[in-house]
Amino acid sequence: MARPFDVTTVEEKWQARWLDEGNYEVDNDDPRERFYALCMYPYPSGAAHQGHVRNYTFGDLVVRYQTMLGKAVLSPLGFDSFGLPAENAAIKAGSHPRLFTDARMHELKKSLRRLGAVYDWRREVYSHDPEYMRWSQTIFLAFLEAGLAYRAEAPVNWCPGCSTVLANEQVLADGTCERSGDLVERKNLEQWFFKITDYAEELLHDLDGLEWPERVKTMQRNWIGRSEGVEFDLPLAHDPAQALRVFTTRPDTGFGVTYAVVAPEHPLLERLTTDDERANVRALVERATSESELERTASSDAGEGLEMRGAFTGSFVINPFTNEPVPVYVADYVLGTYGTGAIMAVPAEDERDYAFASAFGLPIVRTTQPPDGFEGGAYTGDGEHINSGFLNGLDVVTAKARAAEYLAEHARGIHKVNYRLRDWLVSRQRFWGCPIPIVYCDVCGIVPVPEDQLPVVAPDDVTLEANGQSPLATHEGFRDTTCPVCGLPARRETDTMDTFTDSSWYYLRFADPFTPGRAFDPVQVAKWMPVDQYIGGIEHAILHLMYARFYLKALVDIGLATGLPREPFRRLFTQGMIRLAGSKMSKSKGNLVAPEQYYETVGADGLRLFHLFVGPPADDVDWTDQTDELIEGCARFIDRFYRLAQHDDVNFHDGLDEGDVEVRRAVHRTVAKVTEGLERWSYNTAVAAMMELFNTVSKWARSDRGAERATLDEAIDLMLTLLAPMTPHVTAELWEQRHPGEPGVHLQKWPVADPDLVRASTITMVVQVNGKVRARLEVPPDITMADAATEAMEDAAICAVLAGATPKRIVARPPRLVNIIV
RNA sequence: GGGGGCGUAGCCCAAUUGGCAGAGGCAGGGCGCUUAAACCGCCUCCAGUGAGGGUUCGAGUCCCUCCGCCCCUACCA
Repeated sequence: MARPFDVTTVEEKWQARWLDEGNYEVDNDDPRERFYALCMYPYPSGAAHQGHVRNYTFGDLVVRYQTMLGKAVLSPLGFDSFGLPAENAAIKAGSHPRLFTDARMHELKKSLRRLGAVYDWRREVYSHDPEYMRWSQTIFLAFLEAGLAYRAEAPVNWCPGCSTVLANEQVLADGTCERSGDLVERKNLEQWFFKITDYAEELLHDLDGLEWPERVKTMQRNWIGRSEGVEFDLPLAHDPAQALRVFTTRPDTGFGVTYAVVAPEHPLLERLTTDDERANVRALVERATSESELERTASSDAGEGLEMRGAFTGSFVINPFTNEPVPVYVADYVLGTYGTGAIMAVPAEDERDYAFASAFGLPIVRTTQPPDGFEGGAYTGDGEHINSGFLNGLDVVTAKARAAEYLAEHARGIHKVNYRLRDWLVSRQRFWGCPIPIVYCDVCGIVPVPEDQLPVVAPDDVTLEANGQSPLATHEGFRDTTCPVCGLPARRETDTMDTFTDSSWYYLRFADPFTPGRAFDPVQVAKWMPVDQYIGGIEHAILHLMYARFYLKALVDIGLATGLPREPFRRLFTQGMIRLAGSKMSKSKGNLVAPEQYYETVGADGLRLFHLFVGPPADDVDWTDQTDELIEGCARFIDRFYRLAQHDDVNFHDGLDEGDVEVRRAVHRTVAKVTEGLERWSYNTAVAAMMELFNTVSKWARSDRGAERATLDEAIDLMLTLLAPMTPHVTAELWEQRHPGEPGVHLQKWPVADPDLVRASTITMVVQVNGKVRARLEVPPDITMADAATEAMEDAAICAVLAGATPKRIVARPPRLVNIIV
C-alpha cells in the first residue's frame, strides 16, 4: 500500500522520543491529581500476541487520555516471569529457565515498545528478580507469623504431566490439568496453605462496592459459595452419647430424613462400620480415594452405577425430629472437605439424595407439598409442609426458622455459615518459582529463614527433570543447611510458591519500588492506591483477582500495608478474547496471528485503531479472512487524515460563512462524543465519530468554495488531540509539523466542547399519526410540549392526513417527536 | 444440571437507554483520475432487528416461550 508517510520511520522516531522525554515517569510527590492505570502484567512468552496488543492498546489509551486530562498517571509494567512454561522449555532445550525467561522478556518488551505504549520503566517489576523475591518471601514469613500460612497434610491435586500439585482452581471441570490436560490424581502430601478462608465473608461482602463487571463479581460470589444453615447432631442409635454431626441448609425437611451419609474420609466411619459391612465399606473407600474425580463422576453422569458409589455402614442414627433410627451410608457424593463431611439425606427434597435413595431402595417421604402437576423426583421449591409434625402447614422460610429453634434445643443445633472457598494451597514442586523461605530442623521444627539471609535464591546448577520431585530436593548444596536457631544440620524447604503469590502484590511494589529496605512504604503507596483502572483478561476473573484481594486485606491486617484501602482494584475492565476459528487465540493452541507483520505494513497506529474500532472492547473479536481488510481500512483512514492535515486538495476562502459554522458545530459535537466514548469504554463509537467528522471536514474543505482557514486549523488541531490517545505516533508527527517547537500533542489539554456549538440551532421533529411518520418539522431544541403539539397540528401534511378528524390523544415528546392518535 | 451473555445489511458493528432502524468501517457495484492497473477521490446497492406472543400511542430496546451460538460453573448438602 502506498502511504503518504513512512510509517516505520515515524513510529520509531516517536517511540525513541517518548522514552527520552520521560513524560510518563511520574514521581510519588507529583502535585497533580492522581490516576493509577494498570494492565495485568504479562507472562513473558515471547513477542506480543494480539491479546497483548488489545490489552495494552486499551491501557495506553487510558494512560494518555488521563494524562491529557491533567492528571499524574501511574503507568507501570513488569513481568509475571516465574512459571511452568519456561521450566518445561528449559528441560526440553537443556538450558536454564532464567536464560529462557530473560530472552522472552526482552522480546516482549521490545514488542510492546513497538506498539507505542508508554510506561514508567523505572518501576519495572519482574517476579524472578532477587530483589522482588526477597519481599515475596518476607510477606510469606509475615503471613506465617500472623497465622495466615500453615502447613498441613491434605489430599491434593497431583498432575502427573506437570509433576506438581495444582490448586483447585487449576483443575478443569473434567478433572484434567488446565495446563497439560493430564488426568489429575489425588495424593496426600504435606503442603503450605494460606488461610484465605478467614477472609471469605469480607471477600464476598466487599464485592458490592467495586466497579467491576457484574459477570466477574458473580463468578467470585459463586466461587466463595456462601451458604447458611444449621449444624446439628444425629445421635448414634447404638451409643446415644456419641453423635454424627451434620450440616444442612434445609432443616425444615428434617421429618423427611430417611438416612444419613458420611464421606469416605470421615473420621467416624471406622467406628460406624459393623463387621458384616466392613468389606463393602472398605471396597468403597478404596475406590473413592484412589479414583480420579473424573472416574468418580463418570458413573453418575451416565445415570448408572450409582449403587457402586455408596455402601451401608451397618449403623443407625436417630432422626431428632421423628426419634426414629435411620441407616448410615458412606458415599462418595459427600465430600470430606465441606461442612462436617456428613449429611442428613432427604430424598424427597434433594436431587442427589433422591437418586441415591432410588438406587438403594431407601424410603422417600415428602415434607414439602409440590405444586399440582409436579412431575419428577425431588422437589426443591417452596410449598406447604406436610408429614412434618409441628412444621405442617408452614412455608419453607418459616419452617426453616422453626426447625432451627427445635434443633438448637434438642440436637445441639447451631446456626452455621459454610463456604465453598478452600484455603489456598501455595506449595509447588517445581524449580522456576520463588523458594519458600523455610528450614526444617529436627530439634526446632519449622524455622523461618532469618531476614538477613533473604532472599533464598535457587542455585543455577540444578538438574531439571519432570520426575515428580521438587528439583531443588535433589540439590544437596541447597537442600542441606544448618538451622538458623540451633545451628544443627537441617533441611531447606525445597518447594516453591505458586506464581499467583507474585501477582498478588506487584501492584503495591509498582507504587513504591524506591524505598530501600522494605517491600514498599505504605505511605508512598497510599498516594496511588487503589488502582483506578485495572485492565485484563476475563480468564483471571477468579484466581488472580481473588488472591490479590486477599493479599491486600491480609497485608493491611498484619501491618505491612497500614493505611491502605482493603480493595486493590476500584474499577476493573475485562477485554474480550481474540478467537480464531471459534477458539481462543493462544500460544499453546499455536493459532497466533503475530502483530509484527502489521507493524511493518499498517504500523502500530493502524493496528491499534483496528483493535479500538472492531467492536465493543468487552466483546470477543473473531479473527477471520476479512480481518486484514478491516485493518487496512483503519490504516486508510489514518492516511486520509494525514493528507487532509497537510491541506492536500484543500481550497480556502476568507470570512466566516454558515457552512464554516456548521463545521465548527460538527467538530465540537465530536469532541463531546469522543470524550463520552472514552469515558464509557465505547472506543468503537468514538473512532466512528472521528471518521464521520473527517468525512464532513474533508468534503467541506475540498469543495469548490473550500474552508475558512482558522476554522480548518481548529478542526484539524482538535481532531489531532482527540486521536492522540488512539494513534499516538501519527498524531505526534502531524502536530509537530503544524506546531514546530511547541509542546507535543500528548502534552495538550484534552479539549472541552463549546456548549453553544454543541447545541443544535434546530432539530428535526418527527410528527406521527397513529405511529406512522407523516411530517418532519425543524424546531428549536427547547420547544415546549404545547408548542410542539400546536406546530404539529398546524402542519399542512398533517392536516391533510387528519382530514378534519379530532385527535383522541396527542403524545408530545419534544423536541424529538409528536404522535397524534385518532 | 445451575448461572451469565449474545443474535440488527454479505461481514464487523451504531441506534440519544421506550421515540424516524443506520453513525462508521469492510466487501460488492458505478463514475472520475490513469496509456493501463494499483493507489486516490466521489457516488451507490443492501436489513425491518433469530422465531412467536405480550405490555405500550410507540419495542431492536421491557416481559414470557422457543431456536441457535458462546462463556463460566458443576456432586458444596
